Amino acid sequence: MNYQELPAEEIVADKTSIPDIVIGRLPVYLRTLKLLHGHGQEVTSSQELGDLLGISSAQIRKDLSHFGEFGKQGTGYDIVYLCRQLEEILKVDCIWPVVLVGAGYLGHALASYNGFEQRGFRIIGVFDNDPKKIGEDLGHVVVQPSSEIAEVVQKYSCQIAIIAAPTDFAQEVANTLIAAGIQSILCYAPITLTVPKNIRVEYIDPVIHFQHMTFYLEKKCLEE
Amino acid sequence: MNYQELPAEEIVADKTSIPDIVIGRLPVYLRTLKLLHGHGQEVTSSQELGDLLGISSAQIRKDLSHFGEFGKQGTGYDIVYLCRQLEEILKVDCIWPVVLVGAGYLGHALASYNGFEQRGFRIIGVFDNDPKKIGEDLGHVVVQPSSEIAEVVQKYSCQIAIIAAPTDFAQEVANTLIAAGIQSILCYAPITLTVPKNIRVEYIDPVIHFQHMTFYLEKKCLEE
DNA sequence: CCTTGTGAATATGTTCACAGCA
DNA sequence: TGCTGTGAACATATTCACAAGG
Repeated sequence: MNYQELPAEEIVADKTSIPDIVIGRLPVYLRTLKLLHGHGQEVTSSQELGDLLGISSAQIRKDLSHFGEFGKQGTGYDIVYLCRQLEEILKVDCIWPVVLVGAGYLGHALASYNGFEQRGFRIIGVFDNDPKKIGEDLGHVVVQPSSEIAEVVQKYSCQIAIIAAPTDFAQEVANTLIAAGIQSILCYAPITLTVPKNIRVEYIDPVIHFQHMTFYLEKKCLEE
Repeated sequence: MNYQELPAEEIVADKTSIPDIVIGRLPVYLRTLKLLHGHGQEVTSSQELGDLLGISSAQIRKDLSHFGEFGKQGTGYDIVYLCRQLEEILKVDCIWPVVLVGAGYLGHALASYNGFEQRGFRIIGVFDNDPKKIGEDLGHVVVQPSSEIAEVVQKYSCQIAIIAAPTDFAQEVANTLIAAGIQSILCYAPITLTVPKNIRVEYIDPVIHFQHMTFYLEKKCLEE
């Protein structure tokens, strides 16, 4: 079998040939490009972007080169055009439905945040098991019992979930979400979830960041 | 000059010789070990830990080998002992003071979270510029005006700050914090801060995670 | 047996440096 | 000239595979 015989899609770099770490940087590029656009700037360069992000210009050019040629030699990148391309690559040129499990303080903060929509996401359901929280109005959505997760996930073909439930319930919630059809989970509980290998989980735990920082700091603790 | 002449500290692997990515994994190991300890387990192996975390046992052993020999051949690791060692390495065998800037929904969620202390951190000051928020009682602390940041930071020799302020103010808040003596910042605003190179900044932005996830998902967006 | 700790081998990621083009 | 896109060189990270010890 030679390459000539393969269908075009097989020749072109496929998803798995692009390093995940590269994909992880694209949203940061996009966020920064939108900021520049908001300042009225129309063109940028890999050098300028790199300086803003504290990374090398070569890395930015190399990262983008996995997907195409988006710049102009001597000029740089048209910001609006590059934003569009990145949004298309990341598939965020539309609004993705997201469900949120946990209506505590954190759940409230997430449900009330109005910066999701302009970046491609909308929380379309909030769930909790505490009877006191069910029915509570969070502005755009009302807290529903967890028993309704599957119905909502299926109704909206929702693939993304946020877990903002207490640590002790996080694994159980994850199981429920996965059974309902969720493919990707953003977990705020400080625990590593056990999931099938086709499910992607990412984690947000501020303490992990703090404990990373303290390694490099001079130890100056509180007196007890 | 030969190694015999150097003081002991100079011979031992210094901070900069240990990859940052290794340091970043230690808090995850610590978190998981504490979980096992909470379940009453006394001993674990690199194999078990790796299975729980979805990484290879070799990586865990290699990571730990940068700091010493903590295990027993044939047996594995004593959980309590390894926790202690990791806490010492990360310097979280004590309580670090942290200041929080921004008393919106997110600031409230962070200030109310009671999982910090057992992992080495305490929020000792919350600041905001909104007169309506100043004086508000968040349980352990009262919201103060941002003008008092420097005083509190210096009083507690605080080196760590959280920015939970609106994006438009985040850079300004960072400048204030750094001027006050803060060394490390955890930034929840969706923006890359410009800081002197001796200041460490880490970021938490859920949308970055979502946009990373969507690359791998089948596009199924909401109808508008 | 079982499991650690570790050199060597492999794999992955980043930077260099420059041809090529506006 | 100024900047991109990219192979080649380099640097970093992970895994392998095994000696050694309980």
